[in-house]
Amino acid sequence: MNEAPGRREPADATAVRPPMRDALVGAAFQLFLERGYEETTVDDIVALAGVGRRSFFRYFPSKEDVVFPDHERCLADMTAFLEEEADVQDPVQRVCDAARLVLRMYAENPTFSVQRYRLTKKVPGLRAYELSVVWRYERALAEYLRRRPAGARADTLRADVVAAAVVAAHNNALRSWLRSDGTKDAEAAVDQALGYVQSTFGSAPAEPARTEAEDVVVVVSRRGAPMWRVVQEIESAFARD
Amino acid sequence: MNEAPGRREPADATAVRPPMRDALVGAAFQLFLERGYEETTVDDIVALAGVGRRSFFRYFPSKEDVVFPDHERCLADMTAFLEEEADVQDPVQRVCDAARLVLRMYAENPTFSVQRYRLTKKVPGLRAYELSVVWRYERALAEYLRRRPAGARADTLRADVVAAAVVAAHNNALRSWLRSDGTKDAEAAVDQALGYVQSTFGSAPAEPARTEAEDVVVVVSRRGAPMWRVVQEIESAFARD
DNA sequence: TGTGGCAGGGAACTGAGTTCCCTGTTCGAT
DNA sequence: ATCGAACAGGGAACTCAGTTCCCTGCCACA
Repeated sequence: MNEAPGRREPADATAVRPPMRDALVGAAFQLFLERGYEETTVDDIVALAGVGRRSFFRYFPSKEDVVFPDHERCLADMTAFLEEEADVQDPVQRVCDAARLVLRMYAENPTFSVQRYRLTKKVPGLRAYELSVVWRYERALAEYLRRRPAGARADTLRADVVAAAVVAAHNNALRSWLRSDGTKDAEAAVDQALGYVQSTFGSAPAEPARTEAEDVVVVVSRRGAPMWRVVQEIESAFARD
Repeated sequence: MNEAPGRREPADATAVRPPMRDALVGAAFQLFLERGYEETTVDDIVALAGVGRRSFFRYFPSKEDVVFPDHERCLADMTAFLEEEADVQDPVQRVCDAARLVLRMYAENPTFSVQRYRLTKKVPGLRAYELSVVWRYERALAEYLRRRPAGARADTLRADVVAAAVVAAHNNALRSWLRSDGTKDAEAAVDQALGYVQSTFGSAPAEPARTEAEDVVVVVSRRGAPMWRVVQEIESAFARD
């Protein structure tokens, strides 16, 4: 099956990235698209890529992993982003920016992302895999928020809810962009979606209305809102500067 | 392994439920707990239950399903609850009540739920399965909210975010209850968690507001702030629901 | 007295993932 | 230069989940 045994790639420009990994991803997607995910076996993939079956599982712990080849790196980027020491005035803002990293990864490769989206929509196993990836993103955001108490209370509840809201908003925008086959503006969609979350949970206004009036604070409480919540809003509003 | 071949259960009080299914769940959990999930094969389970391997997959489409034997029924209950025609004044309230159905299922069988929690915490495959179940609950809630525009805007974004927030709050309370080995009050924990979500997104008060605060409006403005800016803040605050 | 479902059982197969071991290459220490 | 460790890759064989096909015995109903 090897068309030339003992071959070595002649030091291409992109030689730093393992070429075999990319070859496997390419072969896999070619077969997935023309034949379907479940109708393609790992043996088919390695045969097309011209490598051994064992090598596939060296690069990808499971068949599903070949569909999401860059999520692991993106997750590492996100945790690094959340751990770097920056003076953060609004943790919710920070978490929204972390979510934008994920969108950026998708937007880097629109056609690939759209193809993958079509696959994950059809195959339940891939959907489950994607859910577990999203869950890890959400956990990273929630852990960050637990370390940095946002409004006043530092409980885990608010952290979990905000993280879930950020992820849901991000995914809403992402899916809408994917459904448009990558034609719409992804950044704008996710900005609008995350703006909604920030206006709900953030301590700074989403659209800051950078007019000169920064010292206006308005708190409107819904009928019967508990008093601690009103106080919290006032405190966090004053804390904005 | 058959203690009496060809036996037929003598019409117990609980005979309506297929007895073989319960026997499989019992055998499975016995082995999972004493030996671990991944160290237990389906053949081990059917050998202990004294049935054929084929019968296992008749009742459970996969090995993972035996760990969550009642989620399918609970999901059906939830969709039925969301479809029944009741005059709903606050859809967020309704969705929170739907989430309480799930907690009730867990609370019906505390020891079983705690055992399962320990399993899912350890085994990544089970965690992934649970995520896909939770995702289906979340989708059911979001679809309901999309059909019933809550505040003013009927877009999908708010529906997705609220559904995610409800699920996150529910899971936060549920996990805290499970970590307490089922000793704490599950209902109280989930009430408090969902109350937070309702106070954020709902149109009706979460805790009926024993304070006298009806329509609390606090305006803090520095002397000389332009009036249009104050009005703008009030309008955007009102637009939040 | 068939006879047609139907619950259950069992053998055999596919395919994912793992284990064990082999081969060749590279690179560093002596 | 030579040896050897480390390592990338290959391949056979194994385990186990899940499926397919077909068999058996039982009950209901005509």
